[in-house]
Amino acid sequence: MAGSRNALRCDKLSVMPVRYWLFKTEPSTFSIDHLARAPNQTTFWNGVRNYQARNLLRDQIHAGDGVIFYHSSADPPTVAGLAEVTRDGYPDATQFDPRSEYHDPDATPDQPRWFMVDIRFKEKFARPLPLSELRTISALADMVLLQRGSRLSVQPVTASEWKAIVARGRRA
DNA sequence: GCCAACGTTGGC
DNA sequence: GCCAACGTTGGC
Repeated sequence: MAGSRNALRCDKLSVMPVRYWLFKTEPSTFSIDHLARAPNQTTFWNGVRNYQARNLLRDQIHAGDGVIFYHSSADPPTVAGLAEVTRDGYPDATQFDPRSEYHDPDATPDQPRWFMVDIRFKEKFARPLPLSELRTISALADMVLLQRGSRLSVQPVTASEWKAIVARGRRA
């Protein structure tokens, strides 16, 4: 394949570079162990109700991309492991369900407002990486997660940030 | 439980 | 379009 080895052919004319993302989840609701035990170790990532994150899910995040699986509101908050996107963005069905906590009365199947992707479990880190340790890694100084007041639940991650986190997480 | 930071809502 | 009020996030 032409281009970098970190690339997927996505159609006849273009090669889509693999990109990296960080997905936040509260482990008491859905942890990396839940993902590892899910059918096909795969789940849809529903319930994101923030426009910036929605735009990423709908437009930017593609099958083959890498996902850093982050446990927020945990004690301590950690990067728990890695996953991979297995399906491009598609409408989050819960927006149409009046009984769902994620229901959006203004969304219609013709005009969906909220999107989700599918992800599959890749690995659980030998040692979960605490947020406090991430803050000590100079390669991560500009990481979105570490910026003041950063709340985005789906965030872009650079290739160098990905590399630094994977290297540290695999180290016992 | 506290609270800073952020996103959304709605009156004007 | 402004912006105050409110609700939520998420680390500590």
